[in-house]
Amino acid sequence: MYINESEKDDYQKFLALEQDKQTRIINAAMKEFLAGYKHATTDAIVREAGISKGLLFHYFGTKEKLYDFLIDYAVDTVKGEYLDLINVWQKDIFDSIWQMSLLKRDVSQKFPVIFEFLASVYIDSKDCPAKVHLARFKEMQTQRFTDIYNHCDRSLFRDDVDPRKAVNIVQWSLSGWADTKAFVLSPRDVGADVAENYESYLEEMKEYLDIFRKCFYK
Amino acid sequence: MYINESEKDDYQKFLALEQDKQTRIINAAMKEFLAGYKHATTDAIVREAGISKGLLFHYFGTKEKLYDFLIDYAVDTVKGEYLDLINVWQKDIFDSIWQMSLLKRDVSQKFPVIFEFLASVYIDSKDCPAKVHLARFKEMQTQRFTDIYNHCDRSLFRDDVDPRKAVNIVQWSLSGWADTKAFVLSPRDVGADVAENYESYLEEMKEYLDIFRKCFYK
DNA sequence: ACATCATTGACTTGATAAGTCAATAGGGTT
DNA sequence: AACCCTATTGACTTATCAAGTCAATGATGT
Repeated sequence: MYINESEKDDYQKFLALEQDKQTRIINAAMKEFLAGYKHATTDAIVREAGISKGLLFHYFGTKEKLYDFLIDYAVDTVKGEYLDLINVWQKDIFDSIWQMSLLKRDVSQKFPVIFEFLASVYIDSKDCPAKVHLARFKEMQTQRFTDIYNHCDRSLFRDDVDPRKAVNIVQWSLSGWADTKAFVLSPRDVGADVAENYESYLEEMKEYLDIFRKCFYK
Repeated sequence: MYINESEKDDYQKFLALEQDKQTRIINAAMKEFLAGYKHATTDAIVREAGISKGLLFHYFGTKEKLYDFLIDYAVDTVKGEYLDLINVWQKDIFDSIWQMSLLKRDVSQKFPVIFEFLASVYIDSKDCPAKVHLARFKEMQTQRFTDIYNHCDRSLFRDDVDPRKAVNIVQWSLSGWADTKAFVLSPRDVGADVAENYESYLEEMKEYLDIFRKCFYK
């Protein structure tokens, strides 16, 4: 009898699974929940993840608990593998942005829709305990951006350009560019040319950053 | 007996309605179909539009026909009031982009989610006759961009910046910026001060375009 | 008072989707 | 082989949901 199991321990069974299966389930669930809690169906999740329905409920009990777990998991992951690793003390803000892009790409490699998932949770009307964490996490995220902006050397910018706007442009461009590349890289890419694609990917990204430095700096 | 009524004539009853009611129904339906054909419910549409369920089916027969009608309507509207009005012969590409934004604003004023709706249709797996029109329309849209790029004076750009990359940056930035604004404007739109918001929206956009001209041109 | 058309919303009916559970598969131990 | 124990299955139940209907009501003109 395990009557004293805490909520968190409920997921130990799941977390003890082999990494690959775990990730498959998490990614399938995140993808499906993108449409919002209500519209997502557990049938679609198990189909996508390649497991039986019974197993999903064996691990998570209810759809609601699964959603709750997912939010916590995504917050922890993005915090631990992205936000916490950002170095906010760099002088050249383009170095910071470059570093953030690399980190983001690393996280997205494992969880392709994790950032979109968190955004969708933020909009979704469904309430659940994990949403409190999400709110604190969002604060932390904007704080990071503020820190980077405050600590960087804004005197490097041309005097006739608002650095805040310039930074926005850079961030929008990089995410817009990443979206177009997402088609090429993300799905089931296996083989030697991944690394090759990867290099050209970084190369092109660097070219864009060069333009930004050339145009926005003195 | 009206056995010889053509498909299109089925909608004459609807198109004879007072403009305001028509628009309310169209906007409600577009908004709901954003989530995809399957996920949208006619109950939500009639609730949002403030009409009875019977009436919706009186005008459109089935959910499928409504969707089909909507796509055609949206394509025709965006084509007639946006694509066809773009002047592709301007020298300064930033003038073209500015003009496109103005046109887009005018269309969005009447149909707040029409562009998002068309994008969602493009992704949606649902097949229907109107999708053929949509495909041709998409081609036309990208053709417009190509035309603008080919006809503009690329010699205005700094020599050390690839105009193609610069244009990409501008487009990514504008859509990234529109996304952040959509978040602020959209949740429960159709408010009275949409027009007012839109003016400050354009004002800010002008500032960004100024930056682009300053930084990317000689 | 009557005819005609617009509009309603409770109702029907089939589909859908969360959650269950008895049955099976697999893998280790004796 | 016989056993145990856990992982896993997927057909099934049941309540809710959502497309489409229709008899009734309202509105308008004659």
